[in-house]
Amino acid sequence: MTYSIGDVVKKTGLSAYTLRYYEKEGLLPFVKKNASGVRAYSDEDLRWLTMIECLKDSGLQIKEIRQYIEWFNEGDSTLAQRLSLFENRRKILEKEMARLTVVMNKIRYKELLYREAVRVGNLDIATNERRFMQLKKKLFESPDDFDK
Amino acid sequence: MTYSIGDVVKKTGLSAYTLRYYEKEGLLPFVKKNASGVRAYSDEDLRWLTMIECLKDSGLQIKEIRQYIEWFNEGDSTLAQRLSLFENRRKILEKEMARLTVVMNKIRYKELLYREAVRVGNLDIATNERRFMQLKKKLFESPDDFDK
DNA sequence: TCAACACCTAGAGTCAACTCTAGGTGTTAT
DNA sequence: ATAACACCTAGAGTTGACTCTAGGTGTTGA
Repeated sequence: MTYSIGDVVKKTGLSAYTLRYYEKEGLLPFVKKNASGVRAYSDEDLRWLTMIECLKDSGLQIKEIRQYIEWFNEGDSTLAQRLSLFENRRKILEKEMARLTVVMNKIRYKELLYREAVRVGNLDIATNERRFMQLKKKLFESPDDFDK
Repeated sequence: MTYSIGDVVKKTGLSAYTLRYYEKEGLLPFVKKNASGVRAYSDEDLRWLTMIECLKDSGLQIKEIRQYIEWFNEGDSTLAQRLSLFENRRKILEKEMARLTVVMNKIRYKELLYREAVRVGNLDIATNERRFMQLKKKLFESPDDFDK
């Protein structure tokens, strides 16, 4: 079973431009072409696209994904490199989630503050309400940095 | 108390290029310049930079940050727009954290799998071990999509 | 047979967010 | 008074990841 580029566009949601671009960048080294140069994607190629999507979602750049694919093709001699890629990624994702948690707190504070400001029709009044001053103190080391 | 651009570079970690770029893009509409054109940043400007950093961290583009600053300068008539910006951001951050949680699962699975593969010296053996097949089934709807 | 259609390549264009260059001004230490 | 230094502007260049254009090929239904 093989698929035309149009089929793969429908299956993946990627554009045909993007699929050709990925190939040019070495992300799909196995895609076959028929006698007249038309691509015929295999199920294996589709699985690679799923993996590429995951690696992209985890924040890898295209050249890093290409590196991973090259390692994969070199076989078991590159297991250690691939393990260390996933370890690093996991650590980076942990940091990213911690970062987002901090940002989320700040944005939630702003949302609450502005909800109150809309209610009373004035930002300064809301900002100076005791409960918002306490909330700010609780959430931030240096609360004055957060009044813009 | 005012600060030269060099002082602000040290305080914020942003480059002087970036600070001038932000100003050109309308993110720092209040920075004063002395008679010979040299920037003198105020504490107020530094607080804006803190806010800009937060908005950038939350994923806003520079033109969206400029919009926010413009709304701020228009005063209480734009409270509703600003509230809705923060609401949207909070929702986007929630989605982003959910997305990262899913990605994290996949990457952690890969890390475990490769740790085992390194231990036994062969990827296929690790992949076919009962405990990894079960783990894969538990983690993913379509486990075969995840063998690359 | 001929128009519509899906596909092809090479290479140019776009966008965001910087980052740097060239050429100049103003201030300060020796 | 001159060299070093920090600063200035306008505008060009960079990077990553696409996205599109121009010009062409191959297949298929009326």
